[in-house]
Amino acid sequence: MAAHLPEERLRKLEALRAAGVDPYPKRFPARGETRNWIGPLRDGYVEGAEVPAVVCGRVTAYRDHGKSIFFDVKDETGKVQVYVQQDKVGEAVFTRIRNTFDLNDHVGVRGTFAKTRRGELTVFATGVEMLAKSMTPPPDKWHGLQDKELRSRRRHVDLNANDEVMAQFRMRSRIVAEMRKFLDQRGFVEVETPVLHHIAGGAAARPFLTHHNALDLDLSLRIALELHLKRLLVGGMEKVFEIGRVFRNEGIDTRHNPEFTMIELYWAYADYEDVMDLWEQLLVHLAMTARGTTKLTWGGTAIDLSAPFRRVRYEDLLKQHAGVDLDDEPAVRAKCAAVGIDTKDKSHHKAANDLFEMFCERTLIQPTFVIDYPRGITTLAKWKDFGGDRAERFELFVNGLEIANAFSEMNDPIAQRQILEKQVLEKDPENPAAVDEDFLEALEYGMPPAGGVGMGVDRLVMMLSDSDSIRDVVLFPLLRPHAGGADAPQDGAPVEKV
RNA sequence: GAGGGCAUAGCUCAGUCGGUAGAGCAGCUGCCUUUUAAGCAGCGGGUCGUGGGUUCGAGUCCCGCUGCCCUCACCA
Repeated sequence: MAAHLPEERLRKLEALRAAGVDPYPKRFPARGETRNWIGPLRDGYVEGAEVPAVVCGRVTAYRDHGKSIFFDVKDETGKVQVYVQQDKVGEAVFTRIRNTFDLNDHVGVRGTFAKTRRGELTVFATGVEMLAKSMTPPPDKWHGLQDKELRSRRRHVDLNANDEVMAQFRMRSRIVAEMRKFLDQRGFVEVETPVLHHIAGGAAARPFLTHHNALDLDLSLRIALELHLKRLLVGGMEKVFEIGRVFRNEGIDTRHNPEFTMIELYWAYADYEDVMDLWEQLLVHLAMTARGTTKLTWGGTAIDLSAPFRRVRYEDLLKQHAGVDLDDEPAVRAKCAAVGIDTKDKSHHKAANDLFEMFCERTLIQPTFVIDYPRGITTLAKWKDFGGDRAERFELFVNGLEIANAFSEMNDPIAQRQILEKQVLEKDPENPAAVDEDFLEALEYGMPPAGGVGMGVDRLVMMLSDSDSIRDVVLFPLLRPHAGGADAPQDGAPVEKV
């Protein structure tokens, strides 16, 4: 049971208990007593002052000087040195600290906050107590935790050992909070829609499958938020958004985690140009609040997020970088053949989009709205001109990466049904998947004209925090279980089919 | 899915031409009442990811497996 724990720590744990000290007491400081957070305490220091202080946190360094001990205590706001002198705390407490305290323990300290002779802000302790005994030593105090696999697997250690990791995830939290604030101020209502879907629609990714036992019902985890949110437009919510996790059963790399966070927003009686303006303002706001500037660096490339962003038509980019006319199908196919793209089973527009991905995306370094996508690769957007070959759609690219995707939403129920039914037939003619009848029925009831947008929050955070891997902005990215680890499959453990 | 790389003490890393395992930090013992990568003296700590193979001898060479990283593929 505890066989894997270091002997010295178990010994110290028992020593505390033998001395009548609970190594895991309930609260600190006592109810009614005020705790000082370390950051604010330091910031409030007045030169020459000696003030009472009560701090608690994790022991991150320990320097034993015989009849005195220095140790560092770190809470979420900062770190401070504690100085314990035997004649100030008494021999019993002093010896207990010496014999039973380790790096990583949580401790509580009461004392006087002042400076040492060397000028270090210090709590001169009058009392020190154990708040939670740690059974595990911290990683190397100088190098921290470097191993990338361990940093993802044991994020709790990473957060403690690497301050920049903590700052990174606090920034993520801030970005999402500012997103909510920005949209709330503009009258958008945040909602929560189901994660368990009968048919995973709204995107073309492979879903995760699961099962409801009591209803004996196969379900999918959602791959997008889109269809439920549009049903809310039908229901009369005119400005609505959701920030939520979606799940796609596909490959994992530096830009993809199987579960990731999307924001989708729908705005009745607006179109994709309104959404473009809104999103531009949102991104500027997020850059300013998260970084204090719109001039960023991402992967060594300078990115200027100041508005207005460049707006360019899809077909113009295709002409410029691939040298083909989007409407000239033979030319599109010939170009594909020339660069080794097999177009046998591909539609005209899918083939064109392969060219777009190959030649155009990489050129879109500064924030760029690519507008007016080919109809054939766009199923949920309105026609630019009814029945025509362009959709009212934009995607936002930064540094060659797709950040957001938006439409003037298709609200013609008959046209939408035709497009979806054709799509499922093309995907698997033998076994066409069902279309989402609940969604189509809602459209039939009447959806107002609307603009909508979806954005990957993780990629946004990558951009704003200069991260080159999604694993650096997701607290616990999916990893395989490793042998002997806590996350390894246990023999005989019940396995839920997911 | 394909190709390449990595895996040595709790952590960060050395390990030569194949010759029987090293350092720093962390830990333990002792000394030290203003140190701060504290210092000084001493001590303990390893299934070298895993399973085979070659060899008198493998951390080192070869093959399989596992995990991670990178590139590509997949990805409305």
